Amino acid sequence: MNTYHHGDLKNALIQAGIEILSEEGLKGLSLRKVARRTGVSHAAPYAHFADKQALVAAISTAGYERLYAQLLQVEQQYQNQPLKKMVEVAWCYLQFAVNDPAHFKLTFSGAIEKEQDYPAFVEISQKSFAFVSAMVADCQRAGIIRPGPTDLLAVNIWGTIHGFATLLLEGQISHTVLDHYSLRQMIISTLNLLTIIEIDPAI
Amino acid sequence: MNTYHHGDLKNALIQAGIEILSEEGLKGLSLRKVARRTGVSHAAPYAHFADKQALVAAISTAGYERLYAQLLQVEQQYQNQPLKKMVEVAWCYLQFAVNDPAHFKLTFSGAIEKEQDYPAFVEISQKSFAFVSAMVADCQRAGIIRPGPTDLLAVNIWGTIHGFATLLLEGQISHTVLDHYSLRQMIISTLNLLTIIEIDPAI
DNA sequence: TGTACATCAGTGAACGCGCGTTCACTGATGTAC
DNA sequence: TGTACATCAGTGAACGCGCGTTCACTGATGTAC
Repeated sequence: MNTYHHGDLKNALIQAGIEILSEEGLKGLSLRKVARRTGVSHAAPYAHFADKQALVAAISTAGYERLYAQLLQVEQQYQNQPLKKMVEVAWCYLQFAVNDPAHFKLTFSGAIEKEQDYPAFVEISQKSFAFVSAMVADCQRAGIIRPGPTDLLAVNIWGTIHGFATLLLEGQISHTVLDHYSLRQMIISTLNLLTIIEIDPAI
Repeated sequence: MNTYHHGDLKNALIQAGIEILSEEGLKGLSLRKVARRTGVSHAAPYAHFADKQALVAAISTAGYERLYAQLLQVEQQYQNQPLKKMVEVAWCYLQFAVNDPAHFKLTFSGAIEKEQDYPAFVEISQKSFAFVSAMVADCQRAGIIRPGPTDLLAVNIWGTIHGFATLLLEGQISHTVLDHYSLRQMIISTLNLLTIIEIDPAI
């Protein structure tokens, strides 16, 4: 085994970055550390990323893509059950936030400064929004969500779920609330605000 | 004029920190820069803050307090108009996010690692949650928001507004949506999801 | 009112550190012949 | 099948930088007498 020609250094670096993020947070993320963890010299990443910002963008994009893959799975699994689909989509989102807070924050908290420089990120973010829009349209058609401009409603609904997830991560939800309700109950309660019909808590 | 005995260095440092935050973001915030901007030696801050983290906590707390002061004003101004009150509270929150994104993010994005070390932060954050809870209770009493556990609903509603604000800051709201609706329209649309009655768009 | 003194906010030199980035290089690989 | 060679991923030394934090110090202030 030699150190030359790693094979898939680019992805290995992204993975290492995700790991560092989850162990030490954004502040602990550096190119040198990522290289060290991958077992490669500190200059090696420059063969694959123009600069630190590019690595960060790649990590963000990877986060989005991981979530999107799960959404597609949910989409397939609950094809004709729009309400169930919405609940599970929200649940996936929340799971991502809870299981890997630092990666979630990096992905959705605008660590990328010049979005337009990272077309892969823009693309996956647009695809995700389109997914949510389609989901909302489904729910409207099924009479689960009130009529109205779908794009605006999609923003509202995504925002609602996103807001709950970030408040949770930031420890802004009081213990009195956290102690009385499960995450699942809370996310369903949140979604309940948005639906015309009441969601079965045991869904 | 001499440089000794500044008078109110502590607050001046916090202000300088807020300014740096708004000009350069969290990455640009350092103790040395804060001192430089205040016209004081780089060791001076240590007379007022134990370490960098303590300054960051103070800046977060200041952000919360500024917002809370505005909420109290809204509270007073619209005492017997719970719906109007809710709209304006949401609007204040959004204004803070839009006018000073970096400060908003620092305040609400968990930059503080050990909350319990900063009781002033914990206190203002609990007071804010209590404020929102009271507001929700008002709306429930007035038949504007559906009945149910107030604390849980308060979390949902705060989350909803927070989510919209952060998605906006992070550039995750697509241009097709941004181009068609004003911020005011969007926040009202968001709140509309939560109310029993329809909100007058011109409120 | 004048003076000695304790207090403590602010100074400036110094420390060690990890970082991002550059650069001339090396050595493994696969391809053309 | 064997060999020359172009390619390019990865190396390691070096750069300059700003940072957080410590420390012995200084000088302005207000208070006790």
